[in-house]
Amino acid sequence: MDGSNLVKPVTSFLIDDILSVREGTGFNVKGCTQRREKCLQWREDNEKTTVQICPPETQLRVHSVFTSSSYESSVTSLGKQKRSRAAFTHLQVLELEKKFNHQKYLSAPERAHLANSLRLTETQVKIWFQNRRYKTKRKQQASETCKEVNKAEGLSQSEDLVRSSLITSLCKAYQYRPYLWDYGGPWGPVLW
DNA sequence: AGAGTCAAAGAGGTTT
DNA sequence: AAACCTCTTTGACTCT
Repeated sequence: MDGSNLVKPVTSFLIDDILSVREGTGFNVKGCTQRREKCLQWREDNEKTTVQICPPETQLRVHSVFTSSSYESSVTSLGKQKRSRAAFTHLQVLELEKKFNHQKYLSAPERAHLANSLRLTETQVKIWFQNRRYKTKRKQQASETCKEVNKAEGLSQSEDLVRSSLITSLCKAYQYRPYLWDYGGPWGPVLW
């Protein structure tokens, strides 16, 4: 019984629809392909957020494009349901991260309040926190694994060759998940 | 084109 | 039984 079924703004997730709204609101993400530009945008948003989560002047841009209901799927030409994925705005992610920095878990009222202030559904907030917690956990596990690798490298050959190679291969398996190694970010110190 | 990212769904468990 | 959790998988999307 989360509140997601109470407020469900109907928003199209069709790419065409999304792009057409973006163009209309002057927020052309498609043109923002460079990470540098994204960072600038992020900083800009961050500054705007200091007083109010969603000032009226940003609501149009933020919410008309990305306000996502639990999710709406479009139907392909084959009549098959096509899953769509909401892309949260910088502002939304920023606020979610801020909240996560203070609390790893939200109570129902807190979740409802956050969802309402960010114009997201409670389900989206819940899922975001779930994913975020797991991401943090993986990061921590990876960092511990690295410590183990360093230790293992110091082991003598006769001691534990199997263990050492196991850990090494585990570490290699994570090489394509760069964020696992990004441990110096703002979320590092708040790990459990 | 292939790899990476991330929101969301699903499986299966725990708690109330 | 419902709500929530962790963990895994899926699928749309972006980047190189």
